[in-house]
Amino acid sequence: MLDIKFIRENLDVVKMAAQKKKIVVDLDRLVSLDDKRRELMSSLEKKRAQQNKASGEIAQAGSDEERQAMIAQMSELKTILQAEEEKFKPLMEEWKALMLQVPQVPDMTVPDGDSDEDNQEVKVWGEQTKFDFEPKDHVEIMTNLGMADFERGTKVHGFRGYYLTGDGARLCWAIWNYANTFFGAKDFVPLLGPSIVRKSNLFGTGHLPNEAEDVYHTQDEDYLIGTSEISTMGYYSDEVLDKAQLPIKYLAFSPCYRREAGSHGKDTKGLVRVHEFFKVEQVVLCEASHEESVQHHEWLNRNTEEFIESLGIPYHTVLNCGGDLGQGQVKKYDIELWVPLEKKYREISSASYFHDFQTRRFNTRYKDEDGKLRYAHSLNCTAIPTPRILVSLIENFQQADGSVRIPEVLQGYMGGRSVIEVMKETE
RNA sequence: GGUGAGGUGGCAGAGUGGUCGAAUGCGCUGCCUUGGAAAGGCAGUGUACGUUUAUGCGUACCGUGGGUUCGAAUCCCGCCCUCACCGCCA
Repeated sequence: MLDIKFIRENLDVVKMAAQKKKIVVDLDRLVSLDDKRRELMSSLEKKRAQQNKASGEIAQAGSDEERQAMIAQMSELKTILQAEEEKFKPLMEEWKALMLQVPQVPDMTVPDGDSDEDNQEVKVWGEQTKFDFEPKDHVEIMTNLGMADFERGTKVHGFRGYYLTGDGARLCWAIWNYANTFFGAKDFVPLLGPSIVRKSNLFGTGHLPNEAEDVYHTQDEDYLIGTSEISTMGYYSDEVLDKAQLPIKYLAFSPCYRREAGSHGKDTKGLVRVHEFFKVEQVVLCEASHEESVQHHEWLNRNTEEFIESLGIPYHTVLNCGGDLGQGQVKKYDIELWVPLEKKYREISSASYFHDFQTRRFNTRYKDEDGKLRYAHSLNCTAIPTPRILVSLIENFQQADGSVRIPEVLQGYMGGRSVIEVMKETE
């Protein structure tokens, strides 16, 4: 959500923003609606003022006749008022719907482009893994090692269903525990929140109204979160914080549900794209300053880079182009890990900042030194998604004999083992 | 799921049709008092939008959305939530 005043005063900027993000929204229509809104509102307010004034006079009227005369007069005004209110209602509905479509203005440094193909590589880390044997993909490796069961996953869940079994499950626990330690050392407060939430929270983060297709909801019209960003951002909705509390840094963990409605043909195999997964997420609320946002944004992204580096997986970082930005995002980095079998980098993390786009919708404010209320700034960045991370981890660390090397930092969480190999499971 | 009670300003808590944006107490801010503090005294203390800027003025907001009325915190209806007890349950 942008401030309507800002939109009016910077119409060209907002139009360019929409263009850059490939978002279609009729901003001229919005402004002309807003003209009408202002006009009608002022007219309504004048009439209400008149009504309020008369209301006091009626109460103190001397005689009954006087009173009746005034009531008759006000009755007329009421009819006019009601007619105007009837006009006002649909106008406001359209106005609000349009306001929800207006995109946040992207940062100057965001490159032009239509899709993720136009994202700009800003960093490369590690060597693209070379094998002196014929490498396998993660589906085959995991199945061979008893780490995953996709057939039964499909049997029980359906399309994109999976089980993690034995060492596959252990490896997930190891990653979660390691992430908890790693990010825990960076001054985050751990947060476990609801993954079933009210609809309003998805409007708050900007997932609604434009991504409705990709969201699950229940028969009670509650919604399943696609990221813990949603419930974490909802935490302080309609609240006023003390400036001294900022910045607030949460390390949230939750299951995530995505319908993947627009991607039926894509990534149909394995753990790349699933309906249900788990994610550790970094979320920050800071004061309303562009510089603070930028600083935290770089920091968040760097945290995840460091985490990936500690695992030893080759990656690159891209700066997302305009067309690959979400409606509310000012700027975004994606971290993509090397997937040897596909010979390309695959997204694993996304770091974005929003300025006050989300906090306006959530009505999350803080009191400044001068006593003024301001909307906080919000940011978020993936810490680690499971099981998607396993795709790269397993394919990069596979060995000629079909076993998988366990990154050193995870070994302590895997009973001190350094390799996953075929072994008899007792369960 | 059932029954009952209730949702008012930072908090507590009055207010059942007009002079109520809302008593009172607490808290908070400023001033007086003091060597300094406490106590005491005085004054002030919500948010958003519009208008005007030296102040100011107008509108809206008493969980939420409708309705009745010249006029609603107050009456009527729907919804949400909280609390208590019962039932069920990881």
